Amino acid sequence: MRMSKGVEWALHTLLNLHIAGGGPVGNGQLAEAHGLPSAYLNKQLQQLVRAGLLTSTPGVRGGFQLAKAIEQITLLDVVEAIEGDVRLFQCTEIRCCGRIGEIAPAPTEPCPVKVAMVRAEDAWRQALAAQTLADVQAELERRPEVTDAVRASIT
Amino acid sequence: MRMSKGVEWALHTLLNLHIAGGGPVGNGQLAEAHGLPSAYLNKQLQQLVRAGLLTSTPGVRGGFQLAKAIEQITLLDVVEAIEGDVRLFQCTEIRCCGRIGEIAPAPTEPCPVKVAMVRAEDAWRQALAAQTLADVQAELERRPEVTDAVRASIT
DNA sequence: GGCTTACTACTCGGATACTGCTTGTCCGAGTTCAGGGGG
DNA sequence: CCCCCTGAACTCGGACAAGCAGTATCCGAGTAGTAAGCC
Repeated sequence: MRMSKGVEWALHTLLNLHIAGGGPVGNGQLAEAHGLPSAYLNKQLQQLVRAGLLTSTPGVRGGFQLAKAIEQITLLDVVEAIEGDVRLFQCTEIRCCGRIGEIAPAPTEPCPVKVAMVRAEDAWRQALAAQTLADVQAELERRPEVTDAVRASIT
Repeated sequence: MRMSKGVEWALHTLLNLHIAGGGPVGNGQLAEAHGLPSAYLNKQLQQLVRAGLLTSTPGVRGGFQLAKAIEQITLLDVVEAIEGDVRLFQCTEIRCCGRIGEIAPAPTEPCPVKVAMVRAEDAWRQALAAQTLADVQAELERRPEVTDAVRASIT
């Protein structure tokens, strides 16, 4: 149970796109900025395009650029764009199978085990939705040499 | 990114062991109660034994029994017992790789991206740790026919 | 009849195959830019 | 000198393999109960 590393790549790349400015940046530049395999990063960025976080422009001067301001992009948006449906615990209703399922009547209420697990997951999702990329960016700007390095290696 | 179904099995099985009473219950009975593959369920229960949530007694009248009261078993205990280290987001420090890593000086502060993701995960873990099996059991007991079915199929 | 002993059946425990998802790679469709030729 | 056309290079986009964790299964080690044999 671990998150795809594409989430980490997407988060850093989105921030880099904001730091670099508004113009479109090619996939190769974004990959080399962090030493990532460009073809696989491209695959992740396409999912961000489908999710509406990025826009892509083909052609020789094309590339990816942010579709929204980073203030409007939450961590949950990025995680869901990469991971798809983020349901950690998937209830298979085993309470209705086997001998217990044969004896007990069909339940009408939701499974208490599921309810408890979903409750915890909602806390996680809310914590993700409460943080935007702008919040992370604010932390990054406390070290200007890092943002300068981003601009130098991308622009 | 989805949780192993062993977590669901473990949660229901732990509750069943509590409902059935104190005596040891064999792996086969626990599996048939929910129609699960017994050999694989056994593998999961062994992990609960290693985590100190269950005790196992070999022999012809042996089986598994709870090592603690359900009031002292949190959902986090069960998840960690099955899943091992539950770190969804694993920071690989890509900020230090590639061109940016070559230009920018080695960072001393923790990665802001990591900090934000870990903050959300801590909310999840706290929500898991705040709920015990006794809480789930309290919800289950609102339908006595279910607990009766458990006793009938296990004992 | 009571005790000892060997046997059997049943349990857990770890070692061994199989499946699906994550990761990684490749090639094709489309677009923009540049350069050359013609008017 | 300006416009058009052809070519090429670069971009995204989706289709195609490799590696690994989760899933499932099997067989062996160990123990308690049982039954037979002996005292």
